[in-house]
Amino acid sequence: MARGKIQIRKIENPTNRQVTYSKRRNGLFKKAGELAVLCDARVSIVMLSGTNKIHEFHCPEHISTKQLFDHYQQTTGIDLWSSHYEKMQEELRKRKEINKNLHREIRQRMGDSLTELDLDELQTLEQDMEKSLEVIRCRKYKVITNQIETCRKKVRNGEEVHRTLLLEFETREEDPHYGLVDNGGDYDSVIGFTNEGPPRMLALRLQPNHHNLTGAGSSLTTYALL
Amino acid sequence: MARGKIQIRKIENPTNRQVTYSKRRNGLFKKAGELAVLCDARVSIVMLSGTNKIHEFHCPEHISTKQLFDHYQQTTGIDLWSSHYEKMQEELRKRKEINKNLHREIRQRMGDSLTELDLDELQTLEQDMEKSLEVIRCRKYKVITNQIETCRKKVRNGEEVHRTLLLEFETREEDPHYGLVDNGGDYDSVIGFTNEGPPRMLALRLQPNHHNLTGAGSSLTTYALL
DNA sequence: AACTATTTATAAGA
DNA sequence: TTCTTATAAATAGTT
Repeated sequence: MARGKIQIRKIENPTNRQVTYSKRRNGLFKKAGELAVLCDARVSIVMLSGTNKIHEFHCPEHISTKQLFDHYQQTTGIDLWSSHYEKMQEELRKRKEINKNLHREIRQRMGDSLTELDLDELQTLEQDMEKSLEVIRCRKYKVITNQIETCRKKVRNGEEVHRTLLLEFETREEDPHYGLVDNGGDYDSVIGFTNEGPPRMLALRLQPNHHNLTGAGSSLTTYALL
Repeated sequence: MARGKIQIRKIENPTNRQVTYSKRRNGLFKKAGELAVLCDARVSIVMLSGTNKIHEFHCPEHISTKQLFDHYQQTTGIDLWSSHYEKMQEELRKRKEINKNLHREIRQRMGDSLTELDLDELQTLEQDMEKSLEVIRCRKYKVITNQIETCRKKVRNGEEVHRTLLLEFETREEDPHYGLVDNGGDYDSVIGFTNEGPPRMLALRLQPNHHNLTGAGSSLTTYALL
């Protein structure tokens, strides 16, 4: 059909044959698809190449296999499909129905498709939404309150730690055993705090800010909390 | 593909569709036959027309549908039933998943299952709901407005009818041809009103309130609109 | 079902 | 396998 007419007989050259098989298969499937769409028909093609490879075409896609089988059953009178299949189809149908309804409900709750509602239904919907909104606001408020409370706790814990540290180091300064220099500037503490709940004891590394390394005086030493 | 390009979509004209089905079916079968010969392949086509007629093509000939299925299943090792079944299960699974998500969204919009949302999500949801609620209120307001407008029209129509009646009967009282007593107290009028739109003429039965049956004087007679 | 102007498929080559 | 292109084949609209 192009560049020269060919005789319809087996192509002897295997490569050629393979190429033609591939090309014409595509063409055939395309035509079949068009036919199915244009004429509202179902088409199933099963091909077995010379090298025993199977190629299939079905349109509409996944119905045809069943159709083929149904046809087979009609011809042979053998029921291959159990009622299982029918049950499944029924369930699928129901699912789709539910799905559709849910979609509609959501749409309405989002303010779409309102024209299908009458005044009473609109009224009910509005009240519903108001109630829900109230609940959502309460929840939001609670979450915010919780977060604020958590923050406060953290702050309190921080202050607590700070106070304890100050206290401890003031005590040490008064006690000659705890010379600041002895420790090599490295201090470990077991006072800590966690993100939530009551403070628990944790290893806490303190990094001194060396304000007064020059003397053993009583000036304040601060520690950054890492 | 001739005398004009066509869109690949269902041909609405049934006659046309049938003709095209026939033509293209022949074309398809011819192509399939050529392919089978040229490439030493097996081709089976089963078609189901929109009118549920079955057309089959098999090359080489003498391959029945049963043989096709047997061969198909042997070659692919696929049980057509279970593959179909699995596809269906997959679809069902997806449906359920979508369903679940829709359910959750609705629940949240109804104020349930809020604990799974963080503050940002709550905030978004709240704003969403407020917007939707506004839309719903607008719609409700519009419906109410429409109903009020309709009521007003009805009232106006009623008043119009009333005035017209009064006018007419005052005219008749002045005209001796229309003695009130002559009519036996039963009056039919062709002046009426409808529920909406401009007043149209309708048969309207009037029941006189007998204020002044004793005399033929000029005092006012009222009529209840039934 | 036949006709035919066009569109589409494709054989051969790259 | 994919692209190109000259040509064969299919076919949409019409008769």
